[in-house]
Amino acid sequence: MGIQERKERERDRRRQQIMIAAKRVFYSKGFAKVTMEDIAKEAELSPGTLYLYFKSKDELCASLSLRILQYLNIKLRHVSAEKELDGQQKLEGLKKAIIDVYEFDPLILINLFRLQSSEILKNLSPQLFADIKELFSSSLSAMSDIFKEGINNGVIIDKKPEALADLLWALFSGIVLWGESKKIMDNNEDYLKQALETAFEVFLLGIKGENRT
Amino acid sequence: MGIQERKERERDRRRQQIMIAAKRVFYSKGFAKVTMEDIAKEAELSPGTLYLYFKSKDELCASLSLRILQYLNIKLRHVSAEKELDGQQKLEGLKKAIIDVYEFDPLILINLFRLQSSEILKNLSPQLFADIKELFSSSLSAMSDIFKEGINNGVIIDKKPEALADLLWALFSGIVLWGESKKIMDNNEDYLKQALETAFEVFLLGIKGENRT
Amino acid sequence: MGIQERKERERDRRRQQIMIAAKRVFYSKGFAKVTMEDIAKEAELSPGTLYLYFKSKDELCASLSLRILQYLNIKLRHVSAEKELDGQQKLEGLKKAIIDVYEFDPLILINLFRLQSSEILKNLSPQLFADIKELFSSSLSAMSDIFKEGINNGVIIDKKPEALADLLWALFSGIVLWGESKKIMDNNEDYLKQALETAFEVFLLGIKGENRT
Amino acid sequence: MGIQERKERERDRRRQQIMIAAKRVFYSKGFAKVTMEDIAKEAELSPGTLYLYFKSKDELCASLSLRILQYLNIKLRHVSAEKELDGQQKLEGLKKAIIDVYEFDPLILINLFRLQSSEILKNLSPQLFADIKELFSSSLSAMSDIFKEGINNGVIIDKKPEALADLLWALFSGIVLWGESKKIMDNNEDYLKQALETAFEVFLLGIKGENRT
DNA sequence: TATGAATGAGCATTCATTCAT
DNA sequence: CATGAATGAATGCTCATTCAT
Repeated sequence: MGIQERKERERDRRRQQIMIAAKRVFYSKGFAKVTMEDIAKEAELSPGTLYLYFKSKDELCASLSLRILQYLNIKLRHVSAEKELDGQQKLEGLKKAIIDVYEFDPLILINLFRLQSSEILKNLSPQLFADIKELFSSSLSAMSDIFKEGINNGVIIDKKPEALADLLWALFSGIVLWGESKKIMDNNEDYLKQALETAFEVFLLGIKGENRT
Repeated sequence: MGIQERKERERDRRRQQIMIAAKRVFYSKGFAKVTMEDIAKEAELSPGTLYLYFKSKDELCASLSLRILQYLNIKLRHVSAEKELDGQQKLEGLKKAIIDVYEFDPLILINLFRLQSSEILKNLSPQLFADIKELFSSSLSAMSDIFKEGINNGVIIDKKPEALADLLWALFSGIVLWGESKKIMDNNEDYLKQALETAFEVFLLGIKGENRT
Repeated sequence: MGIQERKERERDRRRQQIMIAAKRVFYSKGFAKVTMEDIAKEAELSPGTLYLYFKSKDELCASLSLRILQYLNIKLRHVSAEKELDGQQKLEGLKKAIIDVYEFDPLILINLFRLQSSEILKNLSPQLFADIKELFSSSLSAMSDIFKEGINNGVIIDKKPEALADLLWALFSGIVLWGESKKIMDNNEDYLKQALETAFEVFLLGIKGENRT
Repeated sequence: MGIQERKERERDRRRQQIMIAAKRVFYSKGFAKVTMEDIAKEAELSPGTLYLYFKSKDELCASLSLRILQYLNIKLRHVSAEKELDGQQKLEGLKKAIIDVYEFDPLILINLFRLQSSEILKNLSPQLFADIKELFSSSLSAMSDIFKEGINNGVIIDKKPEALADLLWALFSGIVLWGESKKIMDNNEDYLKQALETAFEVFLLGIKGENRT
């Protein structure tokens, strides 16, 4: 391992540390109220140091989203690439992957859903913006592939697979955000798990055309 | 009409004026960057006056959401109450109502979707919070009623109608927010209309069980 | 006096107050180290209030320069317009005007000399920049007029009067700034008065051509 | 050459390198915005290293001025010591020396002029402060000597030669700084060369008393 | 009721300087 | 000597909110 590479690795480790600290603070204070100083304190660093690793507060926050997108992407690519699974099983795998991602880090996922439709996105550094876009694109395309296979097998209806992927992602984000509402408005913490199940079930029924079992 | 009532009416008129001004500013500057002074200027009022009609900036913004929720609620109740329509037609009416609401005021709707899952909601005045909750509840229940009728008629699958209502709402918000992403990330302004169509189609297929046509 | 006008006057009074406070702080802490908070405290206002009257710190500081430029301009225009004086007397008046300006407020004058050649100038609001430019232009042109008259009378050498005006201004600023050096390097507080005298004397001799007395 | 001396020489070479890098950065970014990191990068050194050679940023900047002062001093001493020249010719030499210095490095000269009247000067290390003072003193005294000779020869008026030296220096700095103004305010890049000529001409006329040619 | 000047806590960001390696 | 990551104090500026008139 070259010295260059080691440094890069060390740098990445630091970035992770900071992001982990940031997450902790977000969990304890809520996204809106967190200051860079809070994060710095939690990370046992000085505010200035944060800026050695992230261009701005927005970039730091967006980087959290990037991480979960990476996780999502890996999961989806994995399902999509699995040779052993038939169409039906892949749809199951898709569902599992998505629920996995939610369980991996709900708060950050919510943050991602908020970020994806916000002005902030536009003002990120071109690099980070491109990375996020690429991961979205790649993840959606992994989903598309799964649907495409289903369509080819006649398991699911003959829709544009890209549209189905978009739809599933929208459904996922909608359920998760609406789950937040339920927590806030109805003090209902249990909504989400069941709702995701139902959502997938209906979604799958909806796309299965004649071939439902 | 008593003098009391007249005053109350006048007061409401003012509130409307302010909200309309606020909307204009939101459309021209984007939600994030609007200040109370911007709104005051647009409404040709002083900042202080805004606080005579709204407790805080958050309350003002939330009141915008309230308005669109009222609109949604009226539309849904109307569909639900329509005696002449059969189950299938009501589902159509439901779809139309929802698209109507989107077209009525997309930006405010997005704002509502953001608000519904945000910390802000908790910190509104109990009255406003209760109003919003009530309107959500009422709207969702109107949807439920439609689904219930469908279930009773055997048109749609035997799921809890409340769950289906939640699901539809989540789907709706997810699509709209993901549409925003498409605008930002792909410069795709046309996504939404088609996507809403597809979404409903799949949703309806999904809930129709054996009785699909 | 209309209500509009009264307000404008009140506003101006405030601006003056703030500038006066700023000057006091500059005198007590030196230009470099003054913060907006210092000025606010001295003016018994809050930092935010300062920004109601000045766009930025730079604009506040530049406004101080503007004031002394206005003073200079009035003095010079006055000398230039004085019908009773002959060429020789006007040159005397010019000298007096300039020394007057120095004595009116040395520190702010130094600030002006620093500002005039600094990057800051470029980044002021177009309005303020234009005002400063205009006052410089007007002042220099008043000097030019005096020299022109002298040239026409044959009192002084046939040089471009604009060049002579520039030269005098440069000489003035140079002497004042070098006077600051003397204070700092030689603890010599008395340099300036005598130096200005000598400077003018030599300058006048230099421009008088054959007609020296 | 002792080992001690060699080290000292090596050290000096480094300091030169850094100063040259600093100048480059100043030229490309403007004085105000340059950071120590900029300079370090340009010098291909680390920020820490800069502090091995210069006590502080201010000292580094002041050292640039020192360099140009040294250059000035050499030029002036040379003119002053030249046995072959008569009074008139030395005045010419003086003019040439000064223009030379300007052309050698305009930006750094401006920096010197700014430094000479600033608070920064006071806070330099006693050594550097003394060096700068000494060079000023020596340069001014070289000028004085030239004027003294002129006075003795009756070529120029019977003024204190020190006063004339101060005057010339002030004139020089004033012209250069006012030239900066012209650039900024009038986009006039050509002012300076002609202005320096005029300035010297008038100055020489002014000091030549009866003996003008 | 309406005003709008004043508030002042709050915050992201910078950068000269240090020090452990 | 050289490094460069880390520091953290410092500061300009914002803006929701208040309150005397």
